[in-house]
Amino acid sequence: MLIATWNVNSIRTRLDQVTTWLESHPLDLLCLQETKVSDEEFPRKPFSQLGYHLYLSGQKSYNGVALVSREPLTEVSCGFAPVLGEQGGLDDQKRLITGLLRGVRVVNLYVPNGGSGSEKYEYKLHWLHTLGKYVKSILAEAVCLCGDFNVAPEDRDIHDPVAYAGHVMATVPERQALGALMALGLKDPFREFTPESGHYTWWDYRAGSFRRNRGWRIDHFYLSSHLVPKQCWIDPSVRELPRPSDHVPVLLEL
Amino acid sequence: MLIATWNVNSIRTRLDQVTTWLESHPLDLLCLQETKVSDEEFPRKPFSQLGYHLYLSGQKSYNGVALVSREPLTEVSCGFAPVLGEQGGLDDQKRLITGLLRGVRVVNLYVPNGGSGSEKYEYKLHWLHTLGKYVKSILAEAVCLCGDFNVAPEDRDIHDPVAYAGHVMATVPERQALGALMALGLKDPFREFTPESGHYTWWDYRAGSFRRNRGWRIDHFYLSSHLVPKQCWIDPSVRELPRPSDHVPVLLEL
DNA sequence: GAGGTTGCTG
DNA sequence: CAGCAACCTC
Repeated sequence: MLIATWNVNSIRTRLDQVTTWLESHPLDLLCLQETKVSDEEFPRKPFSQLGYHLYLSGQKSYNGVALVSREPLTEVSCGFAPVLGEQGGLDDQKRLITGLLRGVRVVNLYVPNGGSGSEKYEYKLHWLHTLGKYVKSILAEAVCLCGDFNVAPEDRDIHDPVAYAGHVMATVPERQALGALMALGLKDPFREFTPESGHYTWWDYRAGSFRRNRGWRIDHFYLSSHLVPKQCWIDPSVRELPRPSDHVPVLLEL
Repeated sequence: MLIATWNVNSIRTRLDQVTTWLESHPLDLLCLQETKVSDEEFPRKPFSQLGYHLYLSGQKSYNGVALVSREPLTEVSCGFAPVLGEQGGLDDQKRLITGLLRGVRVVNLYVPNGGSGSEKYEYKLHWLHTLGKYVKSILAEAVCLCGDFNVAPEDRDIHDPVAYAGHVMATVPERQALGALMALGLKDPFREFTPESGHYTWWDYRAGSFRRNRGWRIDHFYLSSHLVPKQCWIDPSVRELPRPSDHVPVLLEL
């Protein structure tokens, strides 16, 4: 089974790139983040024409997640509320969608960025702690968590860990929140195959970051112990296309 | 001598199209309208690299005219004031630039559109009447008036004159104002060679107007009797490029 | 730097 | 439908 996660930074702007990429990659499931579109405005046709089913949790301008699945998914839900109950407006931003595929509970996330302002940073930490409770509640099932976590878990996940020590996406509290998830028994399949640094999933649009490989690994898979990864890799090629997303896809074979 | 007029609807957005077109057309002078950029922000390099001199009268966001000349121009001036004196703020909008090329006084215009609101319509008529005084004052010289006049002089200059009878760009007062110019002794060289309808220079971006050739001929040359046109034609080909201007160039050989 | 928004002009 | 501006987010 082949699953990918990709923050596309607007599905409407990236539509041709995503469908072209999907045609050349035989995915069972594609998890999208930052679709930036309401469900009514989502471009459904190009995906249904490729034989995919769509499950959407979008809003206009910001955030938005989607599941693009070859087979129909079951038990699809959005946000924390279906598992944890109402969380004081935390689901107002569309950042979580989940569905069951062949017994695997796939949870597709867009973690708040948390930059520019302590309010947003606190919101991110609160969101990550709520995610911890959410995952704990579903761990009886086989869980595949994936998406844009906006956290580089370790120094080897940043091109220049010294310069960016303590920077948002690399602070101790963020890494601890992610560590608390791992402590529930989740593993990072990418690091089971690729221990060295230099592999990233996001490069700032500014200052020629991609050309100089000044990236961050902030898009991840996390698997519960029921699941055994066969392969996990990043596809940086799409970052070279004209008008790319700032993120590239990560693929997982189960 | 080969002269062209082209409303490019933003020189920054159309820069590659304009320079590419200029490379394949051996113009002596290119008259641009709706450059939509201040003189400081105008992309000068691409034109100087092609061996052209630039004379600019721009502003940010709206309007803006430019002369792009193979040879240096002399006696360049902007607006009505240098000829008529201050006209009560009529030169605040950058719509007129003129220069002398081999004894020909070329006047490059962007006439107000005049749509959506009687105030704007009145402004357009006032502007056209002021232009009449301006032309009258310079008619001792050989005059080549050109640009976006935002007026279809006759019914044969509209794809559907019945449906658009009395529409802005085809009202009697606008046509009379243009007629008053002609009465000073100016002639339309395009109509000396091409009497039939179906030749347009502008198509609305909306409703597939170009595909259906639902256009208007609103970009013109007008020549004083000193000047004899060898040829005058429209080049609609650039309207088929991706992200085209809504106007196409008109060319005049003298 | 590159997405998105609203509001304006054409 | 396609420019612009100003503003927001990442």
